[in-house]
Amino acid sequence: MCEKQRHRASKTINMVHEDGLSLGLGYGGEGATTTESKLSSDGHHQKQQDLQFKHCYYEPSLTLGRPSDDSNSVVSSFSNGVNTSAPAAVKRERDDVASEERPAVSSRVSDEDEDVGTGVRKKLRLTKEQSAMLEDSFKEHSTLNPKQKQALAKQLNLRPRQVEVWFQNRRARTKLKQTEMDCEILKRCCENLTDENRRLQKELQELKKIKYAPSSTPPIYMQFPAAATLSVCPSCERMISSTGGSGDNTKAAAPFLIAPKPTHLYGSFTNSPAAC
DNA sequence: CATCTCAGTTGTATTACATCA
DNA sequence: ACTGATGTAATACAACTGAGA
Repeated sequence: MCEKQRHRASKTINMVHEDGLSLGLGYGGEGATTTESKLSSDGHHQKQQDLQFKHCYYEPSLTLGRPSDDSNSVVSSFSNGVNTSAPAAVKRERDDVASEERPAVSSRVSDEDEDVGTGVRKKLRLTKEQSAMLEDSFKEHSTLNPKQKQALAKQLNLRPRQVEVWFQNRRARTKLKQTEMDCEILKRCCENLTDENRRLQKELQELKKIKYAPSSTPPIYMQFPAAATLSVCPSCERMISSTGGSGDNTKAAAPFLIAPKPTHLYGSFTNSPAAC
């Protein structure tokens, strides 16, 4: 959103790389979520394990402590044990199951019991590199076919589901941004139209004054240079020429006709402007 | 029926800011 | 007045859910 927040986000991502040995230990480090987020806990942990066995759940290698220098080797994935109904979980991992050979599930670390009993789901942050590559890919195509998804997931060392979710959220953000822009444009447009309307109303009042002014008060016409040759059409209230004789009221009233009435809005009127 | 996308929601991490000792 | 700890609101975002195509 704002620059400040963007800064915050980037700072957050940086922490993933810079936190070093402390990564993933305890609360507070983004690294914890990045390197250890897959360490779900408590009852959910068991649930997750069941899931993994059931679907040969893919768990790329993971070690506790200092992450590899290669940020892409830091697996930004975790298993969400909360709010995970079985059908959803099955669906969620469908693409993984369908197309990937999974290594044995054995990479859980020793302190996986860290939040046993808390039921908290850990927050994942993609690494800067992963985000950048996803962004690049999104620029090329905002949706992915299964093959692309698989390839990207493999490349980024993420689960296909994560790639899928990232694209979903990314599309949503894009749409939201576009909507905000559209809204802003419409808002400005509305303001302009309101101003214009106000101005035209004022002008109309002035013209009505002219029309209904007694003929014995010629000075009022002097306020409008072309007024002496103009009159107001009673049906459409447009200015028409009384002397030019051309019949082209638009041209004749040009000095006063700032914004021609949209004919489509008046189409149902018996006295259309064209009738003048 | 399986799969995908989307809109809406949830939960966590992070930051800025205010308050207090 | 300055400083560090603490609480809180706001925000970003990954992940989930359910509906509809």
